[in-house]
Amino acid sequence: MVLDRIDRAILTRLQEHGRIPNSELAAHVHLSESACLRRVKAMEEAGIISGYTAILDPASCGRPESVFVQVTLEKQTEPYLRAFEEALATCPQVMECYLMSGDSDYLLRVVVAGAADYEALHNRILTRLPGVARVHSSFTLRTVMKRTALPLADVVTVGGD
Amino acid sequence: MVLDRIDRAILTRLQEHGRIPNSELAAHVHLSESACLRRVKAMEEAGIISGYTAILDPASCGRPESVFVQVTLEKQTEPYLRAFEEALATCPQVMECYLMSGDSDYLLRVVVAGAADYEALHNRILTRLPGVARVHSSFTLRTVMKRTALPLADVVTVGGD
DNA sequence: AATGAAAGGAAATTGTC
DNA sequence: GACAATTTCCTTTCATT
Repeated sequence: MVLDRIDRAILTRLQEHGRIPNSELAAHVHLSESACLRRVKAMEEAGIISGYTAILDPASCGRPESVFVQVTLEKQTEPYLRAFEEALATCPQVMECYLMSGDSDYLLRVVVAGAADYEALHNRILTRLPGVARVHSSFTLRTVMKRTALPLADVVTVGGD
Repeated sequence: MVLDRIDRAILTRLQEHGRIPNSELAAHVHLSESACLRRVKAMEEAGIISGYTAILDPASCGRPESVFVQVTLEKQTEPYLRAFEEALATCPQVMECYLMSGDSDYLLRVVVAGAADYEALHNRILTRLPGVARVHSSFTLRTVMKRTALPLADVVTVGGD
């Protein structure tokens, strides 16, 4: 699927205001409502737009602190990785998890209420996940910036088409 | 502001489906449309809901790779921190930035098209940001998990009230 | 203080050109 | 891609608890 300038304008607007009415979005990109809606639907079906979400304030939700956790597994074989990843999925405090090159196997960002809350998570959950050999924590002092909008400036072609 | 069970149900639903019509949302939490809309508006005004966004597929947007970047500044004084943070805000590839305790000053997640794209970002932008002494990159091999929904299970009271 | 019902206008969605 | 018609939804008002 190829994205033109109007598609990018639609995506940009939906990234900054996900609940904008289609009528407003259409006016913003100088298109009729039906044409605009068709483009949005097409990008949803192509998986370019994978969903919509409300952005909540972490502090208001009782989890103002982010902690980065580096996890090393006992072994890096497929079954070990899979067991760890499946267990991790059930832990709602884990917001992101990446398989890393270099020193440790995984990098996680977890959200917690504070140091005591993190200690509990560390002792009761993280260190007991299957195959975990070592857990190293890095505390954030402040969230300087957190963006939800991916840059779209130079996107032209996407997906399998 | 105090959140009851219905508020949490509304937030949970809006986190998993940010563009749900108010009529559907109201039915889902067993409330009239007007009562439901009032609650949503109240949580928006209280800053509990800080916005709505479309979630785009990074690969479809031409930036499938995430790189974590640890940045050390020459000095950790206020003017140095502020200058760095302000310059960083103009760089759309930077999706997250945290001030960290421990070894390095900042941890960033940047999205790039691939290794060559990262090299360009590293050489032309990151190392030239004001006050930067050292830049250390950690490449992700795979995004195992990325959640947008904060856990709400035990939230009771929030905000300044 | 918060809810629900009703009514009007606005928006989404479908079909046709 | 636009236009028009139908269905659905949003939003306000007001009575109710």
